[in-house]
Amino acid sequence: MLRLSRKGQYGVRAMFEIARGHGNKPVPIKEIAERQAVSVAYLEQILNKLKNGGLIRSVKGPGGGYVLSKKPEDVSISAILNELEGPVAITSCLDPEEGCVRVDGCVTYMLWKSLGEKIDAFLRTVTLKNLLTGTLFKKADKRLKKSA
Amino acid sequence: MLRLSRKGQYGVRAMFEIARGHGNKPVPIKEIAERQAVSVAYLEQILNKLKNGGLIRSVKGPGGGYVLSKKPEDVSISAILNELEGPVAITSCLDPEEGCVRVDGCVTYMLWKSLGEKIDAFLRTVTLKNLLTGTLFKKADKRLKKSA
DNA sequence: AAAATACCTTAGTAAAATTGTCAAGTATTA
DNA sequence: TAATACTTGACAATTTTACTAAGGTATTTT
Ligand code: FES
Ligand code: FES
Repeated sequence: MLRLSRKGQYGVRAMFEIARGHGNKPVPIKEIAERQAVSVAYLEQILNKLKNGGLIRSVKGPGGGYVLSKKPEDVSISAILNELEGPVAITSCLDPEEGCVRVDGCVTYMLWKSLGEKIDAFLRTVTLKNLLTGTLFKKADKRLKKSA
Repeated sequence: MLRLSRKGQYGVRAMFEIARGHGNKPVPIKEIAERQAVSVAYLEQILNKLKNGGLIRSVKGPGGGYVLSKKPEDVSISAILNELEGPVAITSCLDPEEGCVRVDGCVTYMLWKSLGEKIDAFLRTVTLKNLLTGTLFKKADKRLKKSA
């Protein structure tokens, strides 16, 4: 349960590819598509949303492609998914665009609200930099000595 | 994003209703349906799964209904959703029944795995008892003095 | 025994969401 | 001006969701 759509998954992986090229040439969509095994046509939709959200910029013409708007360490997974699929909303009641009439008296409202906040808090701590370096948990990694 | 299906939501709310009657008479499905505004026919499917999962027992005939198999404090939200929709699996790669061939070399595998674990860890800490008493966070509540 | 209560199970289905494809652009550079 | 590369909107296939319907089984009360 609680699946993330492919669009969201592709979006994160595409952002990873663009982050890889950060500081170098723009990354053309064709390259992203090949490396991540996603169709160019579908990626176009996804990158378009991310562009409109201000996370990436595009450079047209030969030698063009996509570039990060910010440094990899300043782009969180939360920001990416937020742009592609809106904010975390476990139930429609928690969705700003839908809402719920009987919030009061609902026994589960706080439950889903809390869960959503936990999820987003986690996703805000993970950035493209973490994906690039493979260090998902900085602190945890430092603390590890021999693990198990 | 990351929506929980209505089935899951109804399941939790139904379990709440059954938990309310814990220690008293069995709770008939009709009563659950009315209190939570869900059709009897749909609830039947849901409660059936929960029964097969061993979370509740059923009593047939007049005066019958559904009863919790365990005490409310021993039934976690995780257990309920697990029965209805399987384990948390942010992506198909994390789903035991599907899996993924290219786990190695995938930059996001650990990300989704970690997120899933965080989510389930939280859902395991919340029980029907918490919903009944309205104390979602025991520790947090105790620490609170005046809050903000 | 018969009637009433209440759970049990499977099948089917309409609507919505997902996951794309396709086509016809626009902008930039070599 | 030819080639590269992004832009946009429409649309179609598939899958999932969220149910409804119908008939059956088990238990108790009268
Ligand atoms: S029904 Fe909307 S908050 Fe629970
Ligand atoms: S593609 Fe399966 S783990 Fe990333």
